[in-house]
Amino acid sequence: MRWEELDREPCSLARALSIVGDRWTLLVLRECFLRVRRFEEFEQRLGIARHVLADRLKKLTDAGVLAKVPYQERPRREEYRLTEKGLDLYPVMLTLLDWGDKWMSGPEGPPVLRRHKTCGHVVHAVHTCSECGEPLDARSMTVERGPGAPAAVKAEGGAGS
Amino acid sequence: MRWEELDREPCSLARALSIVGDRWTLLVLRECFLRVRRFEEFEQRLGIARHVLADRLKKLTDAGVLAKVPYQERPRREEYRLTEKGLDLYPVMLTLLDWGDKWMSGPEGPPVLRRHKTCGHVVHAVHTCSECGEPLDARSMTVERGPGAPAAVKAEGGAGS
DNA sequence: GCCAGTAAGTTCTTTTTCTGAACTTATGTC
DNA sequence: GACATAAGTTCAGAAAAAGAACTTACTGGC
Repeated sequence: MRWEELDREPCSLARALSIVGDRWTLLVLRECFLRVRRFEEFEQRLGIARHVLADRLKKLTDAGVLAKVPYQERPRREEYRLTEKGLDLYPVMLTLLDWGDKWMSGPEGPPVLRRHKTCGHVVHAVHTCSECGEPLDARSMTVERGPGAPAAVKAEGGAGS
Repeated sequence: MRWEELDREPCSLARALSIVGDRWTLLVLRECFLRVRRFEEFEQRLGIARHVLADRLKKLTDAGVLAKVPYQERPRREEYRLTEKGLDLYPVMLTLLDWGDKWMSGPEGPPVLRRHKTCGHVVHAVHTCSECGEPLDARSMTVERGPGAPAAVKAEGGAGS
């Protein structure tokens, strides 16, 4: 399978990975969530090759995750801001962060803590069911064909002989 | 920055990405969560080069995300199973899946649905605060130095002049 | 008007990684 | 003894990333 074909796979994970499943992209997005918006600032903070940064910003912009917003004219300069689609990646970041905190920290503990403004506590995310509110785990879930499944696969389970 | 340095960054996201932030790794893990365990089955389902598959399985095993378990002797054959650390990546998969469902599906809807055995509904994950139970979003969170922060950064905010 | 500076890239060369195909090892079956 | 199977390893060529230099379009000082 080629990388460019990934967004056409009948799998939301593959499609999500076609955008964020790359070495640098999630680190660029981490900076976005830390309010970094300008080309040079991304470059300095990440130590990424300018070439690769330009490519990733373009891909994220084309994908609708970031938007280019002019912050001055003459000379025209543009910065990159998270769109609604991009902001919606926050749970992905948070979930990866929590996993890293739990499994990749040394004995001292995690390097960064996240505090919930609303309640004032240092927190992590709990992944609960949108319908019943119980915590979700791998064993309590089953998968089934969805409305966007390709016809061939659809026939297999539905109108089979 | 080099890929191999990523796991030493004082950032849980970078550390998590040092394991799962790669083209193929999350697709391999997707198959693991679908109960795929053998080399050939990964290869056939993913269309991945054997060389790359061997490398990813080794890296995941070295990282403690998968474990090699013999399923027969003479000839000895081993399969790959998710460890506790690996199973704990389920929320990461789920969160990426939900994002893909929401933003990468066509007008028909997502290709696959997930049903919660416990309540019987088609569900998605809601990311709630471990302390107060409210849903979490980017704007309601702040970050601060944690106990595992490197000394230099630690001094900056703590014992500053 | 000319030179230095700045932000946001683009171009180029070298190194690394990936793809695709063939080969290896240890064994079991016809 | 020839062929099959599972789990890899090895190799050549293609694609992508790293690192450094170059480009564009302007501003501000002299």
